[in-house]
Amino acid sequence: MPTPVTEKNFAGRNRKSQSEFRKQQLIEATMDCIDKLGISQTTLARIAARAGLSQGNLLFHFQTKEALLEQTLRFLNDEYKSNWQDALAAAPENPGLQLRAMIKASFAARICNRKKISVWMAFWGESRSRPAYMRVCGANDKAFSDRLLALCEAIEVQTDARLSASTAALSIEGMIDGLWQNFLIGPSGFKRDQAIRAVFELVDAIYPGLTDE
Amino acid sequence: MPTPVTEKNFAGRNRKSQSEFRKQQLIEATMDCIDKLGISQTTLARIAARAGLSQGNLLFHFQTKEALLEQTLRFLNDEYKSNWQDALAAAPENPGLQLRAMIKASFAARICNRKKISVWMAFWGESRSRPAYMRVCGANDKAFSDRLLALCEAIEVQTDARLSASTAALSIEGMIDGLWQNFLIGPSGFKRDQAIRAVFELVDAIYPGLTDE
Amino acid sequence: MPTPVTEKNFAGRNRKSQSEFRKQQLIEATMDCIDKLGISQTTLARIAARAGLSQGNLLFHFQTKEALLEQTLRFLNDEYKSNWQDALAAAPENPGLQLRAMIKASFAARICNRKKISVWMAFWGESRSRPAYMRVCGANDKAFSDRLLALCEAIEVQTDARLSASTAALSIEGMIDGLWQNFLIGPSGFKRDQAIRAVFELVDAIYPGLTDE
Amino acid sequence: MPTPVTEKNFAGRNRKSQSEFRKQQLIEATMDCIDKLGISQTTLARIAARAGLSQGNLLFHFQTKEALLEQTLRFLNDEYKSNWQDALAAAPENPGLQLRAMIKASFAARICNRKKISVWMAFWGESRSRPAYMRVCGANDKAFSDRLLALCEAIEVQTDARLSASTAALSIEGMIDGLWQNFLIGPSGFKRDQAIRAVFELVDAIYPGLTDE
DNA sequence: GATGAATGAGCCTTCATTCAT
DNA sequence: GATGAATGAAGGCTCATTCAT
Repeated sequence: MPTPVTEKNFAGRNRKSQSEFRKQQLIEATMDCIDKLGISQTTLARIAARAGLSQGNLLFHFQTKEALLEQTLRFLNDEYKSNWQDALAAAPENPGLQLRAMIKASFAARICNRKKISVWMAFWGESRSRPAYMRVCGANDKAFSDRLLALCEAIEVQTDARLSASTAALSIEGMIDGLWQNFLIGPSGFKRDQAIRAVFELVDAIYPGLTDE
Repeated sequence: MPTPVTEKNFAGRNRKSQSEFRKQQLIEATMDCIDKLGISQTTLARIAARAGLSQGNLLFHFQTKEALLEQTLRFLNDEYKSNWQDALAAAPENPGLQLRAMIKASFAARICNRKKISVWMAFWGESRSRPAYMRVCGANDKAFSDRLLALCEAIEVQTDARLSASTAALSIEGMIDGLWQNFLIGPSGFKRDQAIRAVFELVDAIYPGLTDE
Repeated sequence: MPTPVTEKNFAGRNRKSQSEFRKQQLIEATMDCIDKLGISQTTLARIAARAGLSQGNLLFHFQTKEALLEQTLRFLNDEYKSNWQDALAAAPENPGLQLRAMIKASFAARICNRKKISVWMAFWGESRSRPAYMRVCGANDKAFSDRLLALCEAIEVQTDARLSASTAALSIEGMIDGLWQNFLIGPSGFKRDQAIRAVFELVDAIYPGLTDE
Repeated sequence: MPTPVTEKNFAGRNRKSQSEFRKQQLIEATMDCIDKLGISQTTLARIAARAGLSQGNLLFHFQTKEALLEQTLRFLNDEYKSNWQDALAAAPENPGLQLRAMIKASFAARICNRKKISVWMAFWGESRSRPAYMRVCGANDKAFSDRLLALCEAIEVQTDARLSASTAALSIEGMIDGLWQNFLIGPSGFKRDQAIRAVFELVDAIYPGLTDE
């Protein structure tokens, strides 16, 4: 009689996925609030209101406000990380192409948009005084930087480089970050491609022979 | 014996300057708090305690908390602005040297240190949701960017450039920002010179003939 | 056995009525405070203490202090209004008897007692500078005055009047108000009947033939 | 050598009168504030601002806020009292004429105007909870009522009265108060004469033969 | 799971009062 | 007499959290 078991399992999975769905929905609402109000004005009441459920229930899913914020940050982080890692995995084994893949991935619409950037900056702003945030943000950032550096080093030995690998990596990453910030201010639209082309231009200047490879 | 007059004048100046001194002292305390606690945990009570006077008196000098924060941001801004503008004024009329002066100034100990950077980032984090901050931060940033771009354009016509002026400016500014952020994490110490050298390296790569001029 | 349904309904009604009960209880506490301390000394802390619950909860039911005060005034107003309107509705269609019914109702124990009068006066005292109060107080007053005037006009055409309807109405209403004020000072007790008799005496003087009708 | 003495006296008188002038000016500012803001929003800061001097100096003249309010009320009271008493003193010894003089005086522009009435009501509103106010207001009121009653009694024995003296006095005083209140709401203008005529009409109705006397 | 009611700590702000100059 | 600076006690309000239903 497998039915009850299956049903139970199914019910169990269902419940679990329902709970996951709720959590995701609440994280989304949290990001909306942070985007529009800033972290200091983001209250449980407002998050609950935006998500359309009661404040009491909100704390049933996330035991504390801090937990909710941390999981929101963690979600952002995972999304960001898997974005460039997936791009790398999909790219050929060539360091130059991988570098370009990372750059291109950095401007993917899913992670590089007004709302997400706004939330990132809000967390960054608080990270200095909240070790838990710093840990997440920092680790993420470091993984990205390290990989960028490793690629630059790999490229350096293959081609004529006009910059040391470390400086090259710093300038590329800095430029990406700077362009991200511009997304908050300037008009939206087709800037994404433009941004990618600009960073590619820098890469070409640093590694003149890269494209010809 | 003009003593009474002088004394009177002095007293007059004293009154006013005393008030100014208090305000500066309070702005300093505010920055301390933001640095250590983040904006969301920075309360008037804590600022007053740090400055060593009553909360009531704090609001006698700054009518509202928001006003205090805004003036703190404005102070940071003025300091930052005058720093690079003074450096530019002191530099020769040569665009290349001026570009280097701006870069060097960006890492001056007075503005580029753990505390100040931490406060800047805290404000940036809130700026999305507080137009008043955005206005100050944005205007400041834009003046710097515009000047950098103008210098790159001036250099471009004089020497062989490996990058368009706009991309060059973006990468230089991005790299400066990226290095600033590093100040928050790594150990302090002699990184300042190192940072300047790294950006100079980028400039040299972009404008190969610049140094020989 | 419809018990569950009934119970559910009851529970439903219970929730809502419990909230209503709380609100009423809080309005009562507010009136107590205003009576004893005056509006300017009536604080949320004191109201909450008197009602026996926390200040936070007080503002959960009434979003703001002003809202609480306004609803208190509105309650007073509704009570006052329904008092004389019910009395009128219960009276025969005869203008003379209706006039007497209004007068009598004005001194009903439910609305004409030390506490309620004290609260009324407190609101009146603030009404000049708070348009919201003025609107409620004024509207109420006007409805009463208009009705009084209408009755005097109706009586005027039926009997010999020694005063124009408007003056009659003004003097009757003025006398009622004056007697109300006396309730704040003199000893309580049997003054209510005395007051009614005094106003009736005025009515008789103005409309000599009225009683004989 | 009378000069120094005189001068001293003069200086003394001057100082004193200057001080009196200041006090009067401050009382005036207080009434302005109460009129426009209500008692609960009337703060020393606002009074001082309106009077054009510093808050510190304000408390030099009146040691405490309560003292200032009480003296303001006392001023109002004295003005009111002397107004009807002077009118009585100027009137012939005839009770009927004296009654009319009192009524007429009640609507004198100096005491019966929007601002003054507004301030009176504000004090009345607070009087229940502030014995000091009650004492002043009550005493004043009582003197007026008593005199009115005495005149009614005097008239009663001279002429045919349609009302007992006490009821007559209550209705007359009530009508005056009611008309005062109307000054707060209705348009200003020539209502003063109209009000006097209306009360006279009531008097004529109560004491038919009075005018012919 | 879900909700509304309840709590208490803390926040920004106001304000009467004091005091040195 | 006059002023600005300073203080401390409330005051109204917000908010994360708890809890009974």
